[in-house]
Amino acid sequence: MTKSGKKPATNRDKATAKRRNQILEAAVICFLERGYHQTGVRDIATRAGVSLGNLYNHFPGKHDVLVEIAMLERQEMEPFLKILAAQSPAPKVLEKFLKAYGKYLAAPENVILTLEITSEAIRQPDIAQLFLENGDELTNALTAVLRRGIEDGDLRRVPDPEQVSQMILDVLEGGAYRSVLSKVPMRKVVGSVVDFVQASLLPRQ
Amino acid sequence: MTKSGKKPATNRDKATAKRRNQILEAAVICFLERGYHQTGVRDIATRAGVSLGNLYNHFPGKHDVLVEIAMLERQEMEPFLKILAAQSPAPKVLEKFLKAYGKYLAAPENVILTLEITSEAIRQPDIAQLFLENGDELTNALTAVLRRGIEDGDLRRVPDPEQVSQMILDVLEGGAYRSVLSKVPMRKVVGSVVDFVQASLLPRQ
DNA sequence: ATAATATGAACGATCGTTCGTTCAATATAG
DNA sequence: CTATATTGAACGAACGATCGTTCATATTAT
Repeated sequence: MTKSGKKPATNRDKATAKRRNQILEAAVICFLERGYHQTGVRDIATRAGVSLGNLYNHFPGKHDVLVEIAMLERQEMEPFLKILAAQSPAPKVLEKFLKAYGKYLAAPENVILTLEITSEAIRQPDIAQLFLENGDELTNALTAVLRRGIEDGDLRRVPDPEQVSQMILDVLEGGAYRSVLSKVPMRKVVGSVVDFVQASLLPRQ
Repeated sequence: MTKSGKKPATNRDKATAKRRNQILEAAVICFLERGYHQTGVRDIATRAGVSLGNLYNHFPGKHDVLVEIAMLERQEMEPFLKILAAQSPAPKVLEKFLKAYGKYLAAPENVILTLEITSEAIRQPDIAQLFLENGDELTNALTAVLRRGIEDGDLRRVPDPEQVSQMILDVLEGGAYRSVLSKVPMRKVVGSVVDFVQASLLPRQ
């Protein structure tokens, strides 16, 4: 039940929903290719196979398209939340997560879209809030894993597990960005991150 | 001798150089306040106290202003290169660097300007090159410190010191960005980074 | 006198948005 | 079931604003 109760779900509604998705997908492609500010509303409409005027029947404005995309980004995190929810030993979970999220970030479009949202977040409070909420979801799940690992004696007792979670994400995402610009393969980055993080967190024998 | 040999350095030349700097400084402020694409050339000219047309006597176009700013960013790294060049024990140098660079990144304008350049770098090759060159300077100096520390037995023998350097910078810069958006003080971030990095790099006793 | 610097009007392009209109799908009345 | 009313999707021209850049012209230092 994703829709609220009273929904006849007529044919027209389905077509409308489809159009909305077409527009959103087109916007993602445009923002990736040219960036948010360089992309015109006409570009989005053309790519979506929709008239300029009609786009405004589906979205109040260009800004709202970006907001919706930022919201959709959140759903992409679900697989990783699932990984982090597993009850295997914390170090195992951690390594699995790093590799999975690293693989996701190996696709440049995921990195670039995030960066686009990131840089809009600085001056647009509503996007900043979405951005922080999205990040918190991952951070909290990761923090929970760290705390559990510490309790079980599988991980070093770090002073501030939440900060550590943030740093782990930063190091992965930062590496992903560099692998887009330079020619360092993401595979190599992930390997280094795993080593670096494990060295920092595994208890000293 | 930053200028090429034959320079009478007349009054007019000094005034011209001054105007150029005024324009650059105004541009920095504008880019910080509104972002590169949101900033109009008129905004820059007005802020600099210069006519619109005259700005084009000093710079070929808007893009070149950003390029020049990106080049100036490089100079800002000099103090940190100096710290990294010290011959004290590597762990000491590393900690001093982390705190100094962290302090620099505690100023939001440094973070935001870097992010602005970062996100332009994705689609503008000349800026990407500058960006990578700037980063490499810091990375190489940091890598040298790590290698020395490993040789001296002061640091763990990491598989890839260059990757580690990148990660250290990523974790600091990532934390700086978050401290701009949310209300985590940079002081706290730096503390966590120092602990995290040291735990990863100091040899196990 | 010459060449550099400064000015702001003007240019064409493009921006995000609004508008009036058409038209097919849906809801309602008979 | 048929006829009518209502809705909202779809369109593209048009709007005013602003964009980066150029230009003719005036001023100024050398």
